[in-house]
Amino acid sequence: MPNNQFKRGELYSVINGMASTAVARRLQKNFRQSGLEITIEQWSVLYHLWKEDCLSQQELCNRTFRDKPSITRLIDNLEKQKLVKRTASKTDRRINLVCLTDAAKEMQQVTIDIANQTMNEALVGVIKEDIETVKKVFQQVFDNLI
Amino acid sequence: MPNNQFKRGELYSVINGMASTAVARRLQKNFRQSGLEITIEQWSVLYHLWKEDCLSQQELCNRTFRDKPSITRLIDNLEKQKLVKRTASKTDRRINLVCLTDAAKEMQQVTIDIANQTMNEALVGVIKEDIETVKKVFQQVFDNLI
DNA sequence: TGAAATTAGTTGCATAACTAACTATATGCC
DNA sequence: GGCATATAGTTAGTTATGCAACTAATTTCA
Repeated sequence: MPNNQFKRGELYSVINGMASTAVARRLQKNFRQSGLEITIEQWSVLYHLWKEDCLSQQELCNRTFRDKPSITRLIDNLEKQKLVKRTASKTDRRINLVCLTDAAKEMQQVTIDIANQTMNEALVGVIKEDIETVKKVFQQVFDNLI
Repeated sequence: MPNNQFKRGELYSVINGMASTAVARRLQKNFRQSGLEITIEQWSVLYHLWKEDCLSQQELCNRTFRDKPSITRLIDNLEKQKLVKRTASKTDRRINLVCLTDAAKEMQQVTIDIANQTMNEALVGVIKEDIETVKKVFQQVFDNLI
């Protein structure tokens, strides 16, 4: 078998993130077509703030799986777009609490609808059981590497 | 149910590419620890050239799922590092054939060993059957969105 | 109490992504 | 042949990522 060293090859698509990239691109496209001027990365930050507002930047790092500089700059851009506001914590002066503006709160429902619709497009022909398996495997991979 | 609009929430980790990001980071770290000075993006280009050398940039776009500017710059950097060389096609003067240097050929085995080892680390505790399911779902998602 | 270690956040640098606009070559078709 | 169209690749601008080094505030503990 001449290509023995590539026997795992199909799995490198996981490394390249081809499936998640495809989903992300489609979501970005769907946002754009609805006239929403946010990136998927910004959206993923807003997503966690909609679940729980006024998180510290560190907490956003943990929840979005990004490092601190990435969050610093995402928050910079979100602040420029008036979607969030940094507020100094009263109990710990090192901490910035990142809070949603009214404009961001208004975006919640429509963007989540678009995200759900995008996931539906992505998952056509995929049975629920297999989705559960993917979630399980992802969690295991995540736990193995973190 | 107050959080109804988030019912699909767990799946947004697919959009965020958390699992593939974790694998990619680990692979990058393993490369670095072996003294290999390449990025995973560069590696993914080399990977396709090891399978078939002297591909056009457009073909590399298709196989690595990147757009043309991304490939232009990846090839720029790989050329600076003397790992590939652009060669004009003799039959179509628009086309650059991207060919491996000897230095790149020598990197094949060790980097693929590291990638396989990284996948093994990532997949500890995951059964073969579930891996097949993930591959199947990814392929379906990909086909749905491309 | 006060020095050392930890934690939160920022900045600088290199690489990479997407979009849009561009050049150059090739192909199709009248 | 020659114009319209398509294809291959590059460039410019904005956003994002990872790492390392940095400041400022807090906690630990001798």
